[in-house]
Amino acid sequence: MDAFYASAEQAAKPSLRGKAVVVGGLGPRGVVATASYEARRFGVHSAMPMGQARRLAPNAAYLVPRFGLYRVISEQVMGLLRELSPLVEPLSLDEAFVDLEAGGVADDEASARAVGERLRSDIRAVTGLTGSVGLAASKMLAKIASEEAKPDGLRLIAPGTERALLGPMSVRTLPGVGPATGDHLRRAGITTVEEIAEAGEDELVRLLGKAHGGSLYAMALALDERPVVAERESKSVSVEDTYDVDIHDRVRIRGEVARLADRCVQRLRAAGHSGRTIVLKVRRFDFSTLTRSETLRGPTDDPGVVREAAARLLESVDTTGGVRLLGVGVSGLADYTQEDLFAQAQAEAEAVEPVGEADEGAPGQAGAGEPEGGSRAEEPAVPVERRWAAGHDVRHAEYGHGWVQGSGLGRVTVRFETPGSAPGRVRTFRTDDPELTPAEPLPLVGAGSCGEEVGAAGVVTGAGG
DNA sequence: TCTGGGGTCCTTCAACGT
DNA sequence: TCTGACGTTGAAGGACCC
Repeated sequence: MDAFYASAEQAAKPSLRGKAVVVGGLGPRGVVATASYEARRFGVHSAMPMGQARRLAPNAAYLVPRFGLYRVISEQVMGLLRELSPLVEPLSLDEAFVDLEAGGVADDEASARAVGERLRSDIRAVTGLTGSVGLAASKMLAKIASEEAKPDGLRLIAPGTERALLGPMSVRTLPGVGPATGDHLRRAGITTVEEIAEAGEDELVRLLGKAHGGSLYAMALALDERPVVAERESKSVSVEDTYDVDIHDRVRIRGEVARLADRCVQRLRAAGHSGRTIVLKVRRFDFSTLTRSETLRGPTDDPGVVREAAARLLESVDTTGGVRLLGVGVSGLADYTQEDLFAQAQAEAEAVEPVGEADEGAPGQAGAGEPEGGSRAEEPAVPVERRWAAGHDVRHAEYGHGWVQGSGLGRVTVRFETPGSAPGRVRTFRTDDPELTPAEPLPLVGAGSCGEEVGAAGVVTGAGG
């Protein structure tokens, strides 16, 4: 589902169909998560700083992501994929590999095509969005095929044609070749996939190391034996915040680290895990990033323990000059069980007092930080003053369902429309208008979304080999 | 003018045990 | 007791992906 977030927003908001839509962080340090195709025409693309996007496309609609909505759509699509095969490997909310052979639904070119086309129409019917399908004999090739299929298409790479297809492509086409590796290869005179194959494995390993060089060489020969793996175990859990303004105050930094540690533990517990290694991440004013980690005797999911470890790690970091980002993570994950929890609680109770004191910390977030309404939607965070995030759904007692077009200076502008309605009218209210309340997103379908340019896809299907 | 958040994997180096 | 070889683990950083 390419341009997934933007497409979902266009489907939800009739007035945005056919218009440039940019979804991402709206704070001063936000970046673009997804740009609609209309916005891409202005040169806006993902990972671009929001300020730059606004200069390129000043009239685009700028919206904050709504992961809750995207998750619902994603689940619908993944459900369709699981009807095809038990082997479905989600890569993200909007992309997955499917092993069609394991599902027994396709065994040759014609049947694979038929399955792909039916899938695309099912996605359209169920979600109202379009998806693209790439069909090939390996994950790498299926992914490349799906990129070529976008938007709203299907592409099959026939067995035997792979090398000829890949040869002239840029090395950047291959998975694992980003800006750094691309540069590295270019300096060695290698810019196409064919040139990787010609250089030979030894040369690649010399340039990039054993693992990277070896796998890249294989990919250049169109060899990719990686299986489609359903159910990947996660290996770490982390949270991080970038602050609108660098933080200098050491006390505030300690408070933020404690808060992040608590949030991280909440996630850890929600995932049913505990972990052994605590990692502190600090990005300084000059964008240099450093990490400090500490491995405990055994796994924990105790907020006090994680908070204290993170605080210890912070003591070894010089933050004069200011920090722009702080993060806390836990790796070395283990499943926790009820017994572990009890054992831990008991051990603590016996282990005397010391934990308590730190608890006082950080009720105040004294400064400028607090990016964009803590949007992450997990727990209803601390009750902040009423904030109307751009793009979020609202309900007005008199005018019904709508979404926030913008807010500021005590006013909030709302457009009243629903996925199935015609483009709606705009009205402005005071931000504390009691008639106005936040609302849940409405389902997109039932909304006969006709030819809007929605995102396409990356439903990538590998027919394992 | 800048550069998010949540992950994964790899490399290098140091410490430690056998 | 000292030394070297080797494997494992931990710490830190970098690249990459969506």
